[in-house]
Amino acid sequence: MIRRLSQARDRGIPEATVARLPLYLRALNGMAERGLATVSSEDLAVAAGVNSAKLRKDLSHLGSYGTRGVGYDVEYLIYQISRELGLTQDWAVAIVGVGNLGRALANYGGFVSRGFRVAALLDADPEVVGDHIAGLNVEHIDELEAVITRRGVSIVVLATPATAAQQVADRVIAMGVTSILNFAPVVLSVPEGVDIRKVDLSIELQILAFHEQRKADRMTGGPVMAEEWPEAVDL
Amino acid sequence: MIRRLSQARDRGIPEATVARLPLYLRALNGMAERGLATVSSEDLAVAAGVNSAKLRKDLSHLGSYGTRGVGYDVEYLIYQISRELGLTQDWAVAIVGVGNLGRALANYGGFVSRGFRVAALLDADPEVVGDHIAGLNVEHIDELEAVITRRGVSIVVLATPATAAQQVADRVIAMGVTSILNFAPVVLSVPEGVDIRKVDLSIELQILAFHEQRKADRMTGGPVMAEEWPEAVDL
DNA sequence: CTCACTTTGTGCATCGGTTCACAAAAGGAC
DNA sequence: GTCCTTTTGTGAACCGATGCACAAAGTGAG
Repeated sequence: MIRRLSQARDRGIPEATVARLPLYLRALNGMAERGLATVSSEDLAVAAGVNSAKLRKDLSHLGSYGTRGVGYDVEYLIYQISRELGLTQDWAVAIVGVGNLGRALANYGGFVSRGFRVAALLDADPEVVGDHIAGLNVEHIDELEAVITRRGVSIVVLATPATAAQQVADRVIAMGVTSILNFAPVVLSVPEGVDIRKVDLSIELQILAFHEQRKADRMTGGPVMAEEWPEAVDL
Repeated sequence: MIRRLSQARDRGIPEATVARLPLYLRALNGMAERGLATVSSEDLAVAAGVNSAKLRKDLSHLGSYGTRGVGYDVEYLIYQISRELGLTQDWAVAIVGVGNLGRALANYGGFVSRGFRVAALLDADPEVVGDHIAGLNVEHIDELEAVITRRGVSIVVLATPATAAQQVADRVIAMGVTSILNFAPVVLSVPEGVDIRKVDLSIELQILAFHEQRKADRMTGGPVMAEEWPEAVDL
C-alpha cells in the first residue's frame, strides 16, 4: 500500500493532546541523540512524565504510527509530531518589549532550536532602540507594522509592560497576526480567531503558595485560622 | 451569629478554580484602585476574561461572600481570595540560576507586589557570583543549603540550564522545600508531596505554531500535504 | 506452522470541569 | 407590609479528558 491517505487523522486533535506533543518531542529528541532506534509507549511515557495509556491515546490521534509488539520508530515519530505541530516550516517571531524579560527571551536557545526564528526586536524606549541583542538590532515600535510585513512575522511575543500590551496586540492583530504569546500580566481582549497564550509568572507563584499554605495547614493540624473578616472576628 | 465556622469551605478547592483565583484577584485590585466598592459577578467575570457562571461557582468554593441583588464587596473579596491563596503571609523565594532569565525574574516587579520576596539569588558561575542584582548579592550554589535555612526559603525558582535542574531540585527537596517553579526545559522527577509547576517558553510557542498551521491549512483548502514519511511517498 | 510473548490501539467507565437555567435571597419603591 | 428587580448560589446536564483493561497485531523461538 503506497499511499495511505488521511484515514485516521481526523483533523480534530484534543487541546490537551496538543499541549503534550512538545513534551513527547523533547523526550524523543533526547532518545534520538542517544541513538535509540525504537521506543515503547511505556518508556516514552516515563521520559515525558505521563502515563502510558495517555501517551498511546495521544499518539493515536495523529495516526497509527506504532508497531505492536515493538514500539515506535524514534525518528519517524519525531518527524510525524514535528509535522503535526508545524515545526517542519520555520516561524518568524517578533518580540515586543526589550526589558529584562524580552532580552532573556531573545537569548533563549530553545526558540531557535525548533523551527522558531527571532526575526525582530521592538521597543518604545529610545534608550534601547538601536541596541544589538542576540545578533539583532532593536527597532522602534513605530516600525511595528513595517517590520511584521517585511520579515513575514506570524507569531508575536509580548514582553511589554501591562499598560502597553493591549495596544500592541491591537496593532499586530490589525496586521493579520493571529498568534500571540503574552507575558504581560493583563487579560487581552482579542477578536475571534486570534490565539492567545499567556504566561504569568506571578500567577504560577500564587498557585504554588496556595498549595504550600495548605501543606503547612495540614502540619499544624487543620484550619485554625479565623474564617472571618478580622474586624468581624474581634467584635 | 459571631463565629460562622468552616461550614461551606469544604477544604477541597478544584485545581482549575485555584488557577483562576489570581486572575480574579488582579481584576479586583484594579477595581479597588479605581475606587469601586462592589462588583457584580458579571462585571468581574468580564474583567477577568471568564464567564460569569464559572466565576460564581469558583467563588462559591471559598464560601458565600456575595450579596444577592448587589454583588461582591471588592475589599472583602480581595481579602478572602488573598487569604485562601496564602498571600497574607510573605513567602521567601530563592532563584537558582542567574542567567538572562534569572535576572529578568529577579527584577520582575510582580513578585514583590503580592506577598513574594526574592530572598536569594544563586549561581554556579564564579563570574556571576558576587554580582548585585535587584539589590541582592548573587551567592554561590555551594551555599544553597545554608541560604535556604538562613533565609527561610520555602519556594524555589529554577532558572538553570536543563542539565543542572534535576540536581538542584534534589538538593532543595532534601532541605524540605516542597514548592518549585521550574523554567528549565526538562521533566523533573520528584517524590510525592512536592509541587512542581513548569513554565516552558518553547512549548508555548509550539502550541501556537500548531494552531497557526491549522489556520493556514484551512485557508489553502484543507490537507494537501503528504501524510507519509517523505521517502515513502516518493517510492 | 504453532505457540508464547510483547506492545499497540481503543471501547468503556469514570472523573473533573463547564455551562445552563432557575429558585432563593436581598434591596428598593410604594 | 407587598411587589418588582437584581443578582447570587447551585442542581443538573453536558463535555472533554483520563485511565483501565483487553482484543488485535505484531515478533521470535522452535
